Amino acid sequence: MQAHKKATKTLILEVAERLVAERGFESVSLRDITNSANVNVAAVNYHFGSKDKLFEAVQCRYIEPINEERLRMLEGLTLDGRVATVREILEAFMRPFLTVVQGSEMSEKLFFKLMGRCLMDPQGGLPQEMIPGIKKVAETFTRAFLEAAPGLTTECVLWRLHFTFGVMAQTLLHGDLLHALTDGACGDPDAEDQFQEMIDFCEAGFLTGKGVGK
Amino acid sequence: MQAHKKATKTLILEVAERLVAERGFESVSLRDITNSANVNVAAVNYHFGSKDKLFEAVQCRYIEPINEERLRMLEGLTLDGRVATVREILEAFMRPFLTVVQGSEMSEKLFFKLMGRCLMDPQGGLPQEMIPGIKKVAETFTRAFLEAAPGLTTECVLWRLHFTFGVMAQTLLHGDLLHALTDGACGDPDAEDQFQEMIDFCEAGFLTGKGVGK
DNA sequence: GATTTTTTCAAACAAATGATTTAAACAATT
DNA sequence: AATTGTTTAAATCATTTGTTTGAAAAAATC
Repeated sequence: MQAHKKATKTLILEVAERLVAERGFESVSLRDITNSANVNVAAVNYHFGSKDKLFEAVQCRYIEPINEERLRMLEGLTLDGRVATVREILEAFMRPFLTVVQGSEMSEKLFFKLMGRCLMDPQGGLPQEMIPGIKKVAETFTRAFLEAAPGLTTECVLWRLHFTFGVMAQTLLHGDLLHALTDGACGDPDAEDQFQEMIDFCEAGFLTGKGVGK
Repeated sequence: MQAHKKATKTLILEVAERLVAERGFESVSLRDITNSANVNVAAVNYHFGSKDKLFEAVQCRYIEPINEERLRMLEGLTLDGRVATVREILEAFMRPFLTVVQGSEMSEKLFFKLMGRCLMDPQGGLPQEMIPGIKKVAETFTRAFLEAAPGLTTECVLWRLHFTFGVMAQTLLHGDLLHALTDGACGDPDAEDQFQEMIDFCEAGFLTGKGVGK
């Protein structure tokens, strides 16, 4: 492996990420990837074992660090037994997408699209490898929300977490749509602004009705 | 066309709807459909012209009536020059899914999944035929929201409509997930309850911050 | 009842798919 | 330099894909 030529394995992975972000898992073939990467078809099976395993790698590469960062942020909020606010928990749930994209070599737009695909299109069910992490996140955040909004039932929190998930997936996947559809009338806000808008929206949704004081 | 045997064309359409709802557009092949419908492969091209045209028909069949019903409901709210509330507009935006499914022969769960796919996976971009209707809905509802919440900027309304869209798509597509994931702990609420929860959530999101009085 | 039109069907088409094989090229180690 | 292990490459495999063909069957029309 020299400096001027990327290792074939990571080259394949990166091209696969880009194509999946642009077209979705089901629409990308092995040849799409290998042609675009100037690499032999057999290389995928050599380095990853199969197409499915390659796609599992694509799904895990960023989602797992994001889930870890989510738990880390949430833990930081409740260090000294303090009870986190709904807004802080939402922040811990969403910001890791921003944190992790900055550590990657992908453009924000492509990265978000890829993440949206992973959340909405999980190729043939989630990879087994990811399931424990996801369960951990779901449980931990549900508990945190219950403490932050003690007026809410578990069922209600689950539904609102579900809705929050929808807001997030839609924004990741189609965040560029508003700019395009409105011919630019709806500006091209940076990711940080988008996240604040999302958090505003979801926080209000979480704190409404059902005897929740504020 | 007899009573006991459905016309081949509508049979194909219905089977396609079911399979697409279950697996998504990209994962359904012509043979999946024709085998499941006990119909010859050539029948699809004979009746619909091509696979893409069949999928366009699947997308249009319910989405167009839903969009019409949306506009009808919204019009009903502002008949005598009255200004509709945010909640009423959200109701007009979402309820048509319930209205239209009841006029169809599909089960609610399958219908909602299919609608979710149409909203999130639009097969190769939206069918040209649908675009004017969609633009009309987007414009009309944006204007209505602006009147209902005069403190909000157009850009802000667009973002929140965008988020609402995400909540809706997620709930349509994965509304059964909570029941399954929580081993039934999170009950199996009827569609009406789910819609009320969605509307609660999105109404709060719409009415927050930015100088909106209530 | 004969004739036309519409619909069905089996068969085949070319193209694309994921996977595998076998040999060559390359790198690392001795 | 010879040997080892690793990586690449072209060719081929068996399936599956959407589509087309041409003849038989069914239905509609005269």
